[in-house]
Amino acid sequence: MLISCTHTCIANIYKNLNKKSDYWNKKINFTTLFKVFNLNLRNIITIKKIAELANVSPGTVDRIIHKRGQVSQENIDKVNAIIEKYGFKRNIFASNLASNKKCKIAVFLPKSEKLEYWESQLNGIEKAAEDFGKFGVELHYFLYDFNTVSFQKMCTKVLDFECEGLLFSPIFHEESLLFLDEYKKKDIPVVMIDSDIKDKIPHYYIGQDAFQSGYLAGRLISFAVKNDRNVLIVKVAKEIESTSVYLQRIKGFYAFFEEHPELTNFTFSEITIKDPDVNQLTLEMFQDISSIFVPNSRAYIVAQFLEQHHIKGIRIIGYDLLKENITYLNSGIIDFLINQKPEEQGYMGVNYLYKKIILHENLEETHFMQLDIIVKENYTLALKK
Amino acid sequence: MLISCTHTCIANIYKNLNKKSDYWNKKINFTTLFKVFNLNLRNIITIKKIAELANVSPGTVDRIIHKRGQVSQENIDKVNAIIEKYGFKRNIFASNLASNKKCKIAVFLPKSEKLEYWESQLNGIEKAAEDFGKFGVELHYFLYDFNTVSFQKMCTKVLDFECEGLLFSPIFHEESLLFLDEYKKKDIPVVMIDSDIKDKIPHYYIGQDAFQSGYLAGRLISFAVKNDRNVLIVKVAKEIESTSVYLQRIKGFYAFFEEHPELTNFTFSEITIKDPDVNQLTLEMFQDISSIFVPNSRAYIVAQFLEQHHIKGIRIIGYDLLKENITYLNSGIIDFLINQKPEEQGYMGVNYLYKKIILHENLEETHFMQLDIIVKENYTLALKK
DNA sequence: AACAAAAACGTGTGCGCACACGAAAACATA
DNA sequence: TATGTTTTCGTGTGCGCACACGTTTTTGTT
Repeated sequence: MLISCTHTCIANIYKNLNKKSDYWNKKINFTTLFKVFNLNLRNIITIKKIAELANVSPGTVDRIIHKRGQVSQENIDKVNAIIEKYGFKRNIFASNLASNKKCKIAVFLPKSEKLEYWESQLNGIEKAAEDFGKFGVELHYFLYDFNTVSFQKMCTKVLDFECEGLLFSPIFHEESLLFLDEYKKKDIPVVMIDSDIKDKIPHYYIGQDAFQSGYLAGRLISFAVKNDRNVLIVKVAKEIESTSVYLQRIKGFYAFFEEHPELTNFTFSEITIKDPDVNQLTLEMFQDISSIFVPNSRAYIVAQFLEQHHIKGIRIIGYDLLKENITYLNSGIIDFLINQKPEEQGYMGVNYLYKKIILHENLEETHFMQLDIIVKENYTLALKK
Repeated sequence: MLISCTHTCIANIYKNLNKKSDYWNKKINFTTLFKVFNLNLRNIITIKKIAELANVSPGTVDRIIHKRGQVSQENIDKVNAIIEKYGFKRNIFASNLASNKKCKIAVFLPKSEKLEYWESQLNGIEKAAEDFGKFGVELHYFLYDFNTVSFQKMCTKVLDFECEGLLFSPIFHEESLLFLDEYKKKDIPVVMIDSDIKDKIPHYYIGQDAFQSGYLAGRLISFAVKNDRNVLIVKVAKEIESTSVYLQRIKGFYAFFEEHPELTNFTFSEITIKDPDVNQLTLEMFQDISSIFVPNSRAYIVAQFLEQHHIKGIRIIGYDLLKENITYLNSGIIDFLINQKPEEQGYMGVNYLYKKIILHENLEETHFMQLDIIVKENYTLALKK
């Protein structure tokens, strides 16, 4: 058995000896001794020790661990075997102290002004910056106006910026493809949040399962509805981001009812309005309607209309905890909101990069956020998180 | 302005100089220079630097920072002023490397066998142990059988054990009071999860808001119910843990309907069964009942009964994602489950202690878990977390 | 065989802090 | 004044690792 012990360990042993002298009088082996004093054996093997065991210098071990080359295959195998055998894990405190590596992260997202959803994302990101700042994480923001021109301008800036990781959301699909093609060359960790582009570049994804969230909305409608079962889907189509996420939600919504034929008598109708403006709505749209599904964050517009015209008893299900949505949730006009947990998405995005860059952890490639059902009675606690 | 720069910083500057030589040619001040090269100024002041500025030795600064005494008041004030002015934050990598401090945590909880809820808690704890092990966090388990005798026996073991933090759940109220009285003397951070005992000992609490969760259940019942509005509350009273959490939930449940007089025609009845056994139930209990609230994790018993007797159309709302509950959720017999997020509670408990002990962070004293509404369509994603 | 070039390897230094130890200064007592 | 005691302070060492630099060994070429 390999014995290695820091001076602190020894100090501990002596400190404890007074109290546990009976252990000391018995002849015991080292394993037992360590257990008695709660000294752990893992993690205690160091690079220096490995070097000794392999009959090489610490520098060689270092080169192998960091795959810097300039080592003979023979030594590589020998050292790796020892690392494997003793389960060497580098001491992250020492590692980061020595390397003194800053972890610069480029945050490439839309500006949050006027966009509550992205404001939440950035709140989470800012929170993470605070939490991980002490580990050397530094955020550098590249925020663009919500249009393709501004996005493209910012692309070059991001490409020029040297950093260790990228936090990105491929909102503009075509433009993002071009950007990623270029960014690929950098070969640094990339995390996508909110929406995803697969197979273009190795990356991590953190966001929702859009289809499943629509499917869930179907379930909630089936709860909320009483006897009349005319469901209206209100599409507010202007939003650029709507495309894929939006369609997936609607798909999921219909899928629910297709897969539950026992829920009979449901009828569906759709209306589309171009602007997120209450004046686009008319009374006749809501004739005989018992419940409404709004597959993006604009449920408040429908709620506003219903309130203005004193229409009651229609259930509304929407997305996202915008202030206006919350207002109508509180007044009982909106019944359910499905939360995408944007703060958590942002936080986790930074957290992922921190874990990858600083801690060298292996991570799941995709992290779907939990589908969060929000009603009036649990939204404050939902926000606090 | 204070200029302090590690050799790595200088290396960076030189590296960047080639690319940004135009900046160099302009006469600029240091602040701008640092911004250009993305060097941050915070965190750059070290103990050595402070010592220089205060005309004392690093050892003196160290004594002041750690409040070890043996320093004149004059120097204390001088150094503190400098620390304040330059916003010194200790480098946690260096700090932990040097102190080599282990963070031993006593986990004092009921055994998880046969208790799915506590199994989840321990899963979260185990996950945290993995995540924070590399930071020196070490868990030592003190798990007792779910009875007061076993609990009390374990108390002395926990009291004897030397560690840096305690994770605890005051399930047995009276016995816990005695235990805490003793433990107080240790003066180390304590985190309580699941349930809380206030004002006995300084500590952190992580758990649910029981009253609010009952209140939420009221809202969900109001959704789930159609025209018939006879609500049955099924109390399965055997469980010891039931006491306060359990009563709070029922209180919250009734409070919801009291505060919503517009929800008319609701009638309530209660039954109590002693054992969590389906045979305790009879058909007549469910006469004219349209929905059922089970204020603990035993909703599956009611579901089982209804299934056995082919009773359909009764809504059930319960707590906790036990396997049996999930089964009935999937088959559509249970409609809603409120999740206490036990994994997350356990994880956060360890996380809190880590943050306190290793990172010296200031933490919120109470963390209420989000009230998590689970239906068939979002439970898998809820578990994944 | 002589030499250059490339590959393989070892040594040493410092990251910023915690803490032990001993030295110096201040104070107290005879 | 001499000596002991307490308070205050400075120096030095090492935590484990990353990385620069220089040295040795191997390979290739004439």
